[in-house]
Amino acid sequence: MPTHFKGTPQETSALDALIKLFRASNTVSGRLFGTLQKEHGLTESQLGVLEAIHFLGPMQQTGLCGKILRSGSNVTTVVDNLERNGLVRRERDASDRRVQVVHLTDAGKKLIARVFPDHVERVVDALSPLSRDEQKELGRLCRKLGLGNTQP
Amino acid sequence: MPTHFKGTPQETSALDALIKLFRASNTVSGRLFGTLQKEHGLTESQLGVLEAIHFLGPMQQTGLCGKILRSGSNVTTVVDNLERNGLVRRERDASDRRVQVVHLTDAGKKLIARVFPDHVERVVDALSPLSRDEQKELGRLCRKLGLGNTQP
DNA sequence: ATCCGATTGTTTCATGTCGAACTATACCCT
DNA sequence: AGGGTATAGTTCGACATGAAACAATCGGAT
Repeated sequence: MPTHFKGTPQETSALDALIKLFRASNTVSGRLFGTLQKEHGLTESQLGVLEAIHFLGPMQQTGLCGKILRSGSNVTTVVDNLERNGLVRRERDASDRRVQVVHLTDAGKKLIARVFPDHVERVVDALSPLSRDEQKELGRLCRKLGLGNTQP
Repeated sequence: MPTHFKGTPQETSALDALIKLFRASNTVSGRLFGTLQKEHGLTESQLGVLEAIHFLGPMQQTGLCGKILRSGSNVTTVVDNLERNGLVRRERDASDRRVQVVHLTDAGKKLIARVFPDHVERVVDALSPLSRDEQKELGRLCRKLGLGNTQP
């Protein structure tokens, strides 16, 4: 989308950086999760959910919202699909009957244990064009960007 | 998704950088296009299409694929919605009857002319946590990341 | 004990997104 | 010409995504 817009140097610089940020994010995401999709039928959000439960234990859906940074309604959908595929199961919390605790099934445990190492390897590969220092610098710049929070 | 995974320093570095990249991209994207959606009912892809035609003139859909970096079927959908909302119109190319040339309608021209400056302003604002040099460095790192291309 | 507001999750609706199968058209080659 | 291949778009099915409206439940205040 840089197209042929001519703005002030400030505007050009910001637009240029933004486009490269989006492009990098999209490209890497596509490479990473395209493979995951083809080889294991998992989407990015599905992996996020399985991964969170794998490392943190059974969680309620609100917790998953925080982990994968998606809306509540979206988490409902993603967990629905995982449940239909037999990878997770919901259980009502006895002490607070509003909450659904999401557990891995045995199939889910097996899948995430098998898939995650390969995924990490692909992440390392995707980031390999950058040195360790460059990765750190990229992280620092991205963190600064993410902060300018809109306070509601 | 960093959760509690402990890997080699290489793996930790890559995962950490990746998460920050995705988070920054998502956060900025959400802030930018959330506003655009609320105020003008436009999505990111719709803005991309209007912007491309605004600056480059009427284009065929394949050209739009390249500009907004989305699949052909997706461009069909996005242009469908824009057309339904009266912002663009399709015209068959006389010399190659497979081609649909997408034009801005008057309403589309008015909208993009009105919306784009505000959008640029928000982009500048979103990138303002970074100095000009930092924006340049972010761009450089992102470009390196985007290159590791899978050759089909 | 009761009521009100907050929290949790679901449903609905509109859009985006991709890949695969399909149609129509164009171009090339003999 | 005729046939084969390539390209432009569309359609379809599956999943993602968020906002808004809704239901169920909890908890605090009175």
